[in-house]
Amino acid sequence: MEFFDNFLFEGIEESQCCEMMKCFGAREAEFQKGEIVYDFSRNSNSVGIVKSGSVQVIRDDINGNRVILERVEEKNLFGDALVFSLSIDSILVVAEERCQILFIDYSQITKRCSKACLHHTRLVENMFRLISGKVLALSERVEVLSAKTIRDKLLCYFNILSAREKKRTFDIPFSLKTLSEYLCVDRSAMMRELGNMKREGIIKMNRRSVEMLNFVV
Amino acid sequence: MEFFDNFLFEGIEESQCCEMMKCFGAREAEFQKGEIVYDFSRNSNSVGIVKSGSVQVIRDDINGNRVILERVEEKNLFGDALVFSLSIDSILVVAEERCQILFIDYSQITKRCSKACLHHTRLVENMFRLISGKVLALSERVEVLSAKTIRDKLLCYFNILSAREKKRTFDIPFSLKTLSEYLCVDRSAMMRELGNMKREGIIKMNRRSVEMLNFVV
DNA sequence: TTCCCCAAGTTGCATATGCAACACCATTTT
DNA sequence: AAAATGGTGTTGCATATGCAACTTGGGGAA
Repeated sequence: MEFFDNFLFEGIEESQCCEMMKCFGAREAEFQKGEIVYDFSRNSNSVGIVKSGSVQVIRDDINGNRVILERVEEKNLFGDALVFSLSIDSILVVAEERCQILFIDYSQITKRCSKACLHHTRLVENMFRLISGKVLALSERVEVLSAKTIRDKLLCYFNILSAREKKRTFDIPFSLKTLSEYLCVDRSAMMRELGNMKREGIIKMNRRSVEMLNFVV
Repeated sequence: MEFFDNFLFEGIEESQCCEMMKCFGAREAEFQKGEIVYDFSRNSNSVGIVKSGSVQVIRDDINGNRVILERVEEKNLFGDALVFSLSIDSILVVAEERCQILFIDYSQITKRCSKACLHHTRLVENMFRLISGKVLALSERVEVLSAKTIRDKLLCYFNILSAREKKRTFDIPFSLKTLSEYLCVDRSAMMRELGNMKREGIIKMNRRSVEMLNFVV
Protein backbone atom coordinates (compact mmCIF):
# COMPACT_ATOMS: atom_id res chain seq x y z
CA MET A 1 0.00 0.00 0.00
CA GLU A 2 2.76 2.41 0.85
CA PHE A 3 0.73 5.50 1.44
CA PHE A 4 3.81 7.09 2.89
CA ASP A 5 6.06 7.02 -0.14
CA ASN A 6 5.44 10.54 -1.38
CA PHE A 7 6.55 14.04 -0.64
CA LEU A 8 3.47 14.98 1.33
CA PHE A 9 4.08 12.29 3.93
CA GLU A 10 7.84 12.55 3.99
CA GLY A 11 9.24 12.25 7.47
CA ILE A 12 6.18 10.55 8.90
CA GLU A 13 6.50 6.92 9.91
CA GLU A 14 4.60 4.28 8.02
CA SER A 15 2.52 3.22 10.99
CA GLN A 16 1.43 6.78 11.62
CA CYS A 17 0.66 7.26 7.95
CA CYS A 18 -1.73 4.36 7.87
CA GLU A 19 -3.50 5.61 10.95
CA MET A 20 -3.74 9.09 9.50
CA MET A 21 -5.07 7.81 6.20
CA LYS A 22 -8.01 6.19 7.99
CA CYS A 23 -8.51 9.37 9.97
CA PHE A 24 -8.47 11.37 6.73
CA GLY A 25 -10.92 9.15 4.94
CA ALA A 26 -8.53 9.05 2.00
CA ARG A 27 -9.76 7.31 -1.12
CA GLU A 28 -7.74 5.73 -3.86
CA ALA A 29 -8.54 5.29 -7.54
CA GLU A 30 -6.95 4.20 -10.78
CA PHE A 31 -7.27 5.95 -14.15
CA GLN A 32 -6.42 5.06 -17.72
CA LYS A 33 -4.64 7.34 -20.14
CA GLY A 34 -6.83 10.26 -21.15
CA GLU A 35 -9.38 9.82 -18.38
CA ILE A 36 -10.44 12.82 -16.32
CA VAL A 37 -8.96 12.43 -12.87
CA TYR A 38 -10.52 15.48 -11.28
CA ASP A 39 -12.55 18.49 -12.36
CA PHE A 40 -11.84 21.57 -10.29
CA SER A 41 -14.70 23.49 -11.86
CA ARG A 42 -17.17 21.07 -10.28
CA ASN A 43 -15.67 20.57 -6.87
CA SER A 44 -12.48 21.80 -5.34
CA ASN A 45 -12.03 20.37 -1.92
CA SER A 46 -9.52 17.62 -2.56
CA VAL A 47 -5.86 17.39 -3.28
CA GLY A 48 -4.47 14.36 -5.09
CA ILE A 49 -1.26 12.46 -4.63
CA VAL A 50 0.08 10.75 -7.74
CA LYS A 51 1.18 7.33 -6.45
CA SER A 52 2.18 6.08 -9.88
CA GLY A 53 2.02 7.39 -13.42
CA SER A 54 1.55 11.06 -14.23
CA VAL A 55 -1.19 13.61 -14.84
CA GLN A 56 -1.61 16.96 -16.53
CA VAL A 57 -3.37 19.94 -15.03
CA ILE A 58 -5.16 21.70 -17.87
CA ARG A 59 -6.94 25.00 -18.22
CA ASP A 60 -9.60 25.45 -20.86
CA ASP A 61 -10.35 29.14 -21.18
CA ILE A 62 -13.55 30.71 -22.46
CA ASN A 63 -12.28 30.61 -26.04
CA GLY A 64 -11.58 26.93 -25.88
CA ASN A 65 -7.82 27.36 -25.72
CA ARG A 66 -6.21 24.52 -23.83
CA VAL A 67 -3.11 25.28 -21.79
CA ILE A 68 -1.09 22.79 -19.80
CA LEU A 69 -0.57 24.43 -16.44
CA GLU A 70 1.48 21.67 -14.91
CA ARG A 71 2.70 18.12 -15.28
CA VAL A 72 2.57 16.16 -12.05
CA GLU A 73 4.61 13.01 -11.68
CA GLU A 74 4.89 10.19 -9.22
CA LYS A 75 5.03 11.09 -5.52
CA ASN A 76 3.86 14.61 -6.21
CA LEU A 77 0.76 16.53 -5.40
CA PHE A 78 -1.81 18.30 -7.54
CA GLY A 79 -4.48 20.73 -6.47
CA ASP A 80 -2.45 22.17 -3.65
CA ALA A 81 -2.84 25.63 -5.09
CA LEU A 82 -6.24 25.09 -6.65
CA VAL A 83 -8.39 24.19 -3.69
CA PHE A 84 -8.46 27.86 -2.76
CA SER A 85 -8.88 29.32 -6.20
CA LEU A 86 -12.13 30.74 -7.43
CA SER A 87 -11.28 30.35 -11.06
CA ILE A 88 -13.66 31.08 -13.86
CA ASP A 89 -12.00 28.81 -16.36
CA SER A 90 -12.54 25.10 -16.11
CA ILE A 91 -9.52 23.35 -14.73
CA LEU A 92 -9.20 19.66 -15.39
CA VAL A 93 -6.77 17.02 -14.25
CA VAL A 94 -6.23 14.41 -16.96
CA ALA A 95 -4.28 11.14 -16.81
CA GLU A 96 -1.21 11.31 -19.04
CA GLU A 97 -0.83 7.55 -18.69
CA ARG A 98 -2.24 4.84 -16.47
CA CYS A 99 -2.00 6.15 -12.93
CA GLN A 100 -2.99 5.60 -9.33
CA ILE A 101 -4.24 8.59 -7.40
CA LEU A 102 -4.83 9.07 -3.71
CA PHE A 103 -7.41 11.73 -2.88
CA ILE A 104 -7.44 13.55 0.43
CA ASP A 105 -9.95 16.13 1.51
CA TYR A 106 -7.92 19.26 1.94
CA SER A 107 -9.71 20.37 5.08
CA GLN A 108 -8.46 17.22 6.75
CA ILE A 109 -4.94 18.43 6.21
CA THR A 110 -5.27 21.81 7.84
CA LYS A 111 -7.63 20.54 10.53
CA ARG A 112 -6.07 18.88 13.51
CA CYS A 113 -7.28 15.54 14.79
CA SER A 114 -7.03 14.65 18.42
CA LYS A 115 -4.42 11.94 18.12
CA ALA A 116 -1.85 12.85 15.51
CA CYS A 117 -0.93 16.44 16.21
CA LEU A 118 2.78 16.07 15.81
CA HIS A 119 2.37 14.42 12.49
CA HIS A 120 -0.17 16.94 11.38
CA THR A 121 2.45 19.59 11.95
CA ARG A 122 4.90 17.75 9.76
CA LEU A 123 2.21 17.23 7.16
CA VAL A 124 1.43 20.93 7.05
CA GLU A 125 5.12 21.73 6.74
CA ASN A 126 5.47 19.32 3.85
CA MET A 127 2.51 20.90 2.14
CA PHE A 128 4.07 24.34 2.50
CA ARG A 129 7.32 23.04 1.17
CA LEU A 130 5.61 21.61 -1.91
CA ILE A 131 3.74 24.82 -2.70
CA SER A 132 6.81 26.93 -2.00
CA GLY A 133 8.72 24.84 -4.49
CA LYS A 134 6.10 25.67 -7.09
CA VAL A 135 6.32 29.38 -6.33
CA LEU A 136 10.08 29.30 -6.72
CA ALA A 137 10.01 27.30 -9.95
CA LEU A 138 7.43 29.66 -11.37
CA SER A 139 9.25 32.84 -10.41
CA GLU A 140 12.40 31.41 -11.90
CA ARG A 141 10.52 30.78 -15.10
CA VAL A 142 9.09 34.29 -15.12
CA GLU A 143 12.58 35.64 -14.64
CA VAL A 144 13.82 33.69 -17.65
CA LEU A 145 10.85 34.62 -19.82
CA SER A 146 11.27 38.27 -18.88
CA ALA A 147 14.48 38.47 -20.86
CA LYS A 148 13.76 40.08 -24.21
CA THR A 149 16.20 38.40 -26.58
CA ILE A 150 16.81 34.69 -27.07
CA ARG A 151 20.42 35.18 -26.02
CA ASP A 152 19.39 36.80 -22.75
CA LYS A 153 16.87 34.05 -22.07
CA LEU A 154 19.55 31.42 -22.64
CA LEU A 155 22.09 33.21 -20.46
CA CYS A 156 19.56 33.76 -17.71
CA TYR A 157 18.62 30.11 -17.68
CA PHE A 158 22.22 28.94 -17.96
CA ASN A 159 23.16 31.15 -15.03
CA ILE A 160 20.44 29.53 -12.96
CA LEU A 161 21.68 26.05 -13.85
CA SER A 162 25.27 27.07 -13.26
CA ALA A 163 24.42 28.51 -9.86
CA ARG A 164 22.46 25.39 -8.98
CA GLU A 165 25.47 23.20 -9.75
CA LYS A 166 27.88 25.74 -8.29
CA LYS A 167 29.98 25.11 -11.41
CA ARG A 168 30.54 26.75 -14.78
CA THR A 169 29.83 23.43 -16.47
CA PHE A 170 26.48 21.74 -16.29
CA ASP A 171 24.01 19.67 -18.28
CA ILE A 172 20.72 20.96 -19.61
CA PRO A 173 18.14 18.76 -17.89
CA PHE A 174 16.05 18.18 -21.00
CA SER A 175 16.29 18.00 -24.77
CA LEU A 176 17.09 21.12 -26.78
CA LYS A 177 13.65 20.93 -28.32
CA THR A 178 12.10 20.97 -24.86
CA LEU A 179 14.46 23.76 -23.85
CA SER A 180 13.13 25.91 -26.68
CA GLU A 181 9.60 25.21 -25.44
CA TYR A 182 10.57 26.11 -21.88
CA LEU A 183 12.02 29.38 -23.17
CA CYS A 184 9.02 29.90 -25.46
CA VAL A 185 11.16 30.57 -28.54
CA ASP A 186 11.49 28.96 -31.93
CA ARG A 187 13.81 25.97 -31.81
CA SER A 188 15.76 26.80 -34.93
CA ALA A 189 16.17 30.41 -33.86
CA MET A 190 17.49 29.15 -30.55
CA MET A 191 19.95 26.82 -32.28
CA ARG A 192 21.14 29.73 -34.40
CA GLU A 193 21.69 31.89 -31.32
CA LEU A 194 23.54 29.06 -29.54
CA GLY A 195 25.76 28.87 -32.63
CA ASN A 196 26.46 32.60 -32.43
CA MET A 197 27.31 32.36 -28.76
CA LYS A 198 29.70 29.49 -29.40
CA ARG A 199 31.36 31.42 -32.22
CA GLU A 200 31.70 34.52 -30.04
CA GLY A 201 33.34 32.50 -27.29
CA ILE A 202 30.61 33.04 -24.70
CA ILE A 203 29.90 29.36 -24.18
CA LYS A 204 31.25 25.96 -25.09
CA MET A 205 28.59 23.44 -25.77
CA ASN A 206 28.19 19.90 -26.97
CA ARG A 207 24.73 18.42 -27.11
CA ARG A 208 23.29 19.07 -23.67
CA SER A 209 26.49 19.82 -21.81
CA VAL A 210 27.38 23.48 -21.46
CA GLU A 211 30.35 25.45 -20.19
CA MET A 212 30.05 29.15 -19.47
CA LEU A 213 33.21 30.95 -20.53
CA ASN A 214 32.53 34.55 -19.56
CA PHE A 215 30.82 36.33 -16.75
CA VAL A 216 28.01 38.32 -18.20
CA VAL A 217 28.09 41.96 -17.31
CA MET B 1 -2.10 47.90 17.58
CA GLU B 2 -4.38 46.03 15.21
CA PHE B 3 -2.32 42.94 14.65
CA PHE B 4 -5.36 41.38 13.12
CA ASP B 5 -5.91 43.70 10.19
CA ASN B 6 -4.12 41.65 7.55
CA PHE B 7 -4.81 38.69 5.33
CA LEU B 8 -2.90 36.21 7.48
CA PHE B 9 -5.15 36.79 10.47
CA GLU B 10 -8.38 37.22 8.55
CA GLY B 11 -11.27 35.53 10.26
CA ILE B 12 -9.62 35.43 13.67
CA GLU B 13 -11.05 37.66 16.38
CA GLU B 14 -9.03 40.53 17.71
CA SER B 15 -8.82 39.15 21.23
CA GLN B 16 -7.51 35.82 19.95
CA CYS B 17 -5.03 37.59 17.71
CA CYS B 18 -3.46 39.44 20.60
CA GLU B 19 -3.16 36.27 22.58
CA MET B 20 -1.62 34.44 19.64
CA MET B 21 0.85 37.22 18.99
CA LYS B 22 2.23 36.84 22.50
CA CYS B 23 2.32 33.10 22.05
CA PHE B 24 4.18 33.58 18.74
CA GLY B 25 6.74 35.96 20.18
CA ALA B 26 6.08 38.26 17.24
CA ARG B 27 8.27 41.32 16.93
CA GLU B 28 7.54 44.57 15.18
CA ALA B 29 9.89 47.01 13.51
CA GLU B 30 9.84 50.14 11.38
CA PHE B 31 12.02 50.81 8.34
CA GLN B 32 12.82 53.83 6.22
CA LYS B 33 12.83 53.87 2.43
CA GLY B 34 15.73 51.85 1.04
CA GLU B 35 16.56 50.04 4.28
CA ILE B 36 17.03 46.29 4.28
CA VAL B 37 14.07 44.72 5.99
CA TYR B 38 15.22 41.12 5.88
CA ASP B 39 18.03 39.12 4.32
CA PHE B 40 17.00 35.58 3.41
CA SER B 41 20.55 34.57 2.60
CA ARG B 42 21.51 35.06 6.29
CA ASN B 43 18.49 33.63 8.01
CA SER B 44 15.25 32.28 6.69
CA ASN B 45 12.98 31.37 9.53
CA SER B 46 10.62 34.30 9.60
CA VAL B 47 7.78 35.56 7.55
CA GLY B 48 6.88 39.23 7.60
CA ILE B 49 3.54 41.00 7.50
CA VAL B 50 3.54 44.46 5.96
CA LYS B 51 1.36 46.49 8.31
CA SER B 52 1.89 49.74 6.45
CA GLY B 53 3.93 50.88 3.48
CA SER B 54 5.39 48.46 0.96
CA VAL B 55 8.50 46.39 0.33
CA GLN B 56 10.26 44.77 -2.60
CA VAL B 57 11.61 41.25 -2.63
CA ILE B 58 14.82 41.33 -4.65
CA ARG B 59 17.12 38.69 -6.02
CA ASP B 60 20.75 39.50 -6.69
CA ASP B 61 22.24 36.73 -8.78
CA ILE B 62 25.90 35.77 -8.98
CA ASN B 63 26.49 38.28 -11.77
CA GLY B 64 25.10 41.13 -9.77
CA ASN B 65 21.89 41.34 -11.76
CA ARG B 66 19.07 42.64 -9.64
CA VAL B 67 15.56 41.35 -10.30
CA ILE B 68 12.42 42.40 -8.50
CA LEU B 69 10.68 39.17 -7.63
CA GLU B 70 7.71 40.70 -5.94
CA ARG B 71 6.18 43.86 -4.57
CA VAL B 72 4.41 43.36 -1.27
CA GLU B 73 1.91 45.91 -0.09
CA GLU B 74 -0.02 46.64 3.06
CA LYS B 75 -1.71 43.69 4.78
CA ASN B 76 0.27 41.19 2.76
CA LEU B 77 2.92 38.68 3.58
CA PHE B 78 6.47 38.19 2.38
CA GLY B 79 8.71 35.20 2.82
CA ASP B 80 5.87 32.71 2.78
CA ALA B 81 7.52 30.84 -0.06
CA LEU B 82 11.10 31.62 0.87
CA VAL B 83 11.40 30.12 4.32
CA PHE B 84 11.69 26.71 2.71
CA SER B 85 13.95 27.62 -0.15
CA LEU B 86 17.59 26.72 -0.25
CA SER B 87 18.48 29.39 -2.73
CA ILE B 88 22.04 30.19 -3.73
CA ASP B 89 21.31 33.74 -4.75
CA SER B 90 20.98 36.36 -2.10
CA ILE B 91 17.41 37.36 -1.58
CA LEU B 92 16.76 40.67 0.10
CA VAL B 93 13.66 42.44 1.26
CA VAL B 94 14.00 46.19 0.89
CA ALA B 95 11.66 48.95 2.04
CA GLU B 96 10.08 50.72 -0.92
CA GLU B 97 8.91 53.46 1.40
CA ARG B 98 8.60 53.95 5.13
CA CYS B 99 6.96 50.81 6.48
CA GLN B 100 6.00 48.85 9.56
CA ILE B 101 6.72 45.15 9.55
CA LEU B 102 5.57 42.40 11.86
CA PHE B 103 7.88 39.39 11.98
CA ILE B 104 6.68 35.95 12.97
CA ASP B 105 8.80 32.87 13.28
CA TYR B 106 7.39 30.54 10.65
CA SER B 107 7.68 27.42 12.81
CA GLN B 108 5.21 29.05 15.21
CA ILE B 109 2.68 29.07 12.42
CA THR B 110 2.81 25.43 11.51
CA LYS B 111 3.32 24.31 15.10
CA ARG B 112 0.26 23.97 17.25
CA CYS B 113 0.15 25.50 20.67
CA SER B 114 -2.03 24.01 23.36
CA LYS B 115 -4.54 26.80 23.66
CA ALA B 116 -5.36 28.24 20.26
CA CYS B 117 -5.88 25.20 18.09
CA LEU B 118 -8.97 26.36 16.27
CA HIS B 119 -7.34 29.61 15.36
CA HIS B 120 -4.18 27.90 14.31
CA THR B 121 -6.22 25.96 11.82
CA ARG B 122 -7.62 29.14 10.41
CA LEU B 123 -4.16 30.68 10.36
CA VAL B 124 -2.77 27.77 8.38
CA GLU B 125 -5.65 28.00 5.94
CA ASN B 126 -5.02 31.70 5.44
CA MET B 127 -1.37 31.01 4.80
CA PHE B 128 -2.26 28.42 2.17
CA ARG B 129 -4.67 30.84 0.58
CA LEU B 130 -1.98 33.52 0.34
CA ILE B 131 0.60 31.23 -1.22
CA SER B 132 -1.98 29.73 -3.55
CA GLY B 133 -2.80 33.21 -4.74
CA LYS B 134 0.84 33.70 -5.61
CA VAL B 135 0.98 30.43 -7.52
CA LEU B 136 -2.06 31.41 -9.54
CA ALA B 137 -0.80 34.92 -10.28
CA LEU B 138 2.54 33.53 -11.36
CA SER B 139 1.12 30.83 -13.60
CA GLU B 140 -1.13 33.41 -15.18
CA ARG B 141 1.93 35.55 -15.88
CA VAL B 142 3.81 32.58 -17.33
CA GLU B 143 0.85 31.88 -19.57
CA VAL B 144 0.88 35.45 -20.85
CA LEU B 145 4.64 35.53 -21.32
CA SER B 146 4.51 32.22 -23.16
CA ALA B 147 2.78 33.83 -26.10
CA LYS B 148 5.31 34.51 -28.83
CA THR B 149 4.07 37.68 -30.46
CA ILE B 150 3.10 40.94 -28.81
CA ARG B 151 -0.38 40.58 -30.23
CA ASP B 152 -0.80 37.15 -28.66
CA LYS B 153 0.50 38.40 -25.33
CA LEU B 154 -1.99 41.25 -25.39
CA LEU B 155 -4.89 39.00 -26.37
CA CYS B 156 -3.97 36.45 -23.74
CA TYR B 157 -3.86 39.08 -21.03
CA PHE B 158 -7.01 40.80 -22.27
CA ASN B 159 -8.83 37.48 -22.25
CA ILE B 160 -7.82 36.97 -18.63
CA LEU B 161 -9.08 40.42 -17.68
CA SER B 162 -12.23 39.92 -19.69
CA ALA B 163 -12.89 36.58 -18.01
CA ARG B 164 -12.23 38.11 -14.61
CA GLU B 165 -14.82 40.79 -15.25
CA LYS B 166 -17.13 38.39 -17.06
CA LYS B 167 -17.51 41.18 -19.63
CA ARG B 168 -16.04 42.08 -23.02
CA THR B 169 -15.25 45.53 -21.70
CA PHE B 170 -12.79 46.13 -18.93
CA ASP B 171 -10.10 48.48 -17.70
CA ILE B 172 -6.40 47.70 -17.71
CA PRO B 173 -5.43 47.87 -14.03
CA PHE B 174 -2.25 49.85 -14.59
CA SER B 175 -0.68 52.33 -16.98
CA LEU B 176 0.18 51.29 -20.53
CA LYS B 177 3.81 51.78 -19.69
CA THR B 178 3.50 49.36 -16.78
CA LEU B 179 1.53 46.99 -19.00
CA SER B 180 4.44 46.83 -21.43
CA GLU B 181 6.71 45.97 -18.51
CA TYR B 182 4.33 43.28 -17.31
CA LEU B 183 4.32 41.80 -20.81
CA CYS B 184 8.10 42.27 -21.10
CA VAL B 185 7.88 44.00 -24.45
CA ASP B 186 8.94 47.37 -25.77
CA ARG B 187 6.35 50.02 -25.04
CA SER B 188 6.36 51.64 -28.47
CA ALA B 189 6.15 48.26 -30.16
CA MET B 190 3.18 47.45 -27.96
CA MET B 191 1.51 50.74 -28.84
CA ARG B 192 2.05 50.00 -32.52
CA GLU B 193 0.49 46.57 -32.15
CA LEU B 194 -2.48 47.99 -30.23
CA GLY B 195 -2.91 50.41 -33.13
CA ASN B 196 -2.91 47.54 -35.62
CA MET B 197 -5.47 45.63 -33.58
CA LYS B 198 -7.73 48.68 -33.41
CA ARG B 199 -7.41 49.21 -37.16
CA GLU B 200 -8.20 45.54 -37.85
CA GLY B 201 -11.31 45.73 -35.66
CA ILE B 202 -10.15 43.24 -33.05
CA ILE B 203 -10.48 45.65 -30.15
CA LYS B 204 -11.81 49.07 -29.34
CA MET B 205 -9.66 50.93 -26.91
CA ASN B 206 -9.37 54.33 -25.33
CA ARG B 207 -6.61 54.92 -22.85
CA ARG B 208 -6.95 52.08 -20.35
CA SER B 209 -10.45 50.97 -21.22
CA VAL B 210 -10.71 48.09 -23.66
CA GLU B 211 -13.49 46.35 -25.51
CA MET B 212 -12.91 42.98 -27.15
CA LEU B 213 -14.78 42.82 -30.45
CA ASN B 214 -14.00 39.33 -31.69
CA PHE B 215 -13.61 35.95 -30.17
CA VAL B 216 -10.15 34.76 -30.87
CA VAL B 217 -9.98 31.41 -32.54
C1' DT C 1 20.96 -5.89 -41.12
C1' DT C 2 17.34 -2.26 -42.94
C1' DC C 3 13.93 0.85 -41.97
C1' DC C 4 11.89 4.42 -39.37
C1' DC C 5 11.55 8.00 -36.14
C1' DC C 6 13.07 11.77 -33.63
C1' DA C 7 16.53 15.07 -31.85
C1' DA C 8 20.04 17.95 -33.44
C1' DG C 9 21.86 21.20 -36.51
C1' DT C 10 21.68 24.54 -40.71
C1' DT C 11 19.94 28.15 -43.90
C1' DG C 12 16.97 31.69 -46.60
C1' DC C 13 13.39 34.76 -46.27
C1' DA C 14 9.75 37.78 -44.67
C1' DT C 15 8.49 40.39 -40.89
C1' DA C 16 7.76 41.48 -36.05
C1' DT C 17 10.06 43.90 -32.68
C1' DG C 18 13.52 46.70 -30.11
C1' DC C 19 15.45 51.11 -30.15
C1' DA C 20 15.75 55.98 -30.65
C1' DA C 21 13.73 60.14 -31.40
C1' DC C 22 9.95 62.82 -31.60
C1' DA C 23 5.21 65.37 -30.60
C1' DC C 24 1.18 65.95 -27.65
C1' DC C 25 -1.34 66.49 -23.46
C1' DA C 26 -2.38 66.68 -18.51
C1' DT C 27 -0.65 67.42 -13.95
C1' DT C 28 2.45 69.12 -10.76
C1' DT C 29 6.15 72.11 -9.28
C1' DT C 30 8.63 76.41 -9.09
C1' DA D 1 2.62 81.98 -15.60
C1' DA D 2 6.35 79.21 -16.83
C1' DA D 3 8.78 75.11 -16.47
C1' DA D 4 9.29 70.42 -15.46
C1' DT D 5 7.47 65.82 -15.31
C1' DG D 6 5.30 61.64 -16.90
C1' DG D 7 1.98 59.03 -19.56
C1' DT D 8 0.37 58.53 -24.26
C1' DG D 9 0.86 58.07 -29.16
C1' DT D 10 3.66 57.88 -33.70
C1' DT D 11 7.38 56.74 -37.01
C1' DG D 12 11.95 55.13 -39.39
C1' DC D 13 15.38 51.91 -39.28
C1' DA D 14 18.27 47.93 -38.32
C1' DT D 15 17.99 43.39 -36.95
C1' DA D 16 16.47 39.54 -34.20
C1' DT D 17 13.29 36.06 -34.69
C1' DG D 18 9.57 32.99 -36.44
C1' DC D 19 8.73 29.91 -40.07
C1' DA D 20 9.56 26.51 -43.52
C1' DA D 21 12.43 23.42 -45.59
C1' DC D 22 16.26 20.93 -45.45
C1' DT D 23 20.37 17.45 -43.80
C1' DT D 24 22.60 14.57 -40.50
C1' DG D 25 23.08 11.14 -36.97
C1' DG D 26 21.76 7.89 -33.41
C1' DG D 27 18.67 4.50 -31.29
C1' DG D 28 14.90 1.29 -31.44
C1' DA D 29 11.78 -1.86 -33.97
C1' DA D 30 10.86 -5.13 -37.58
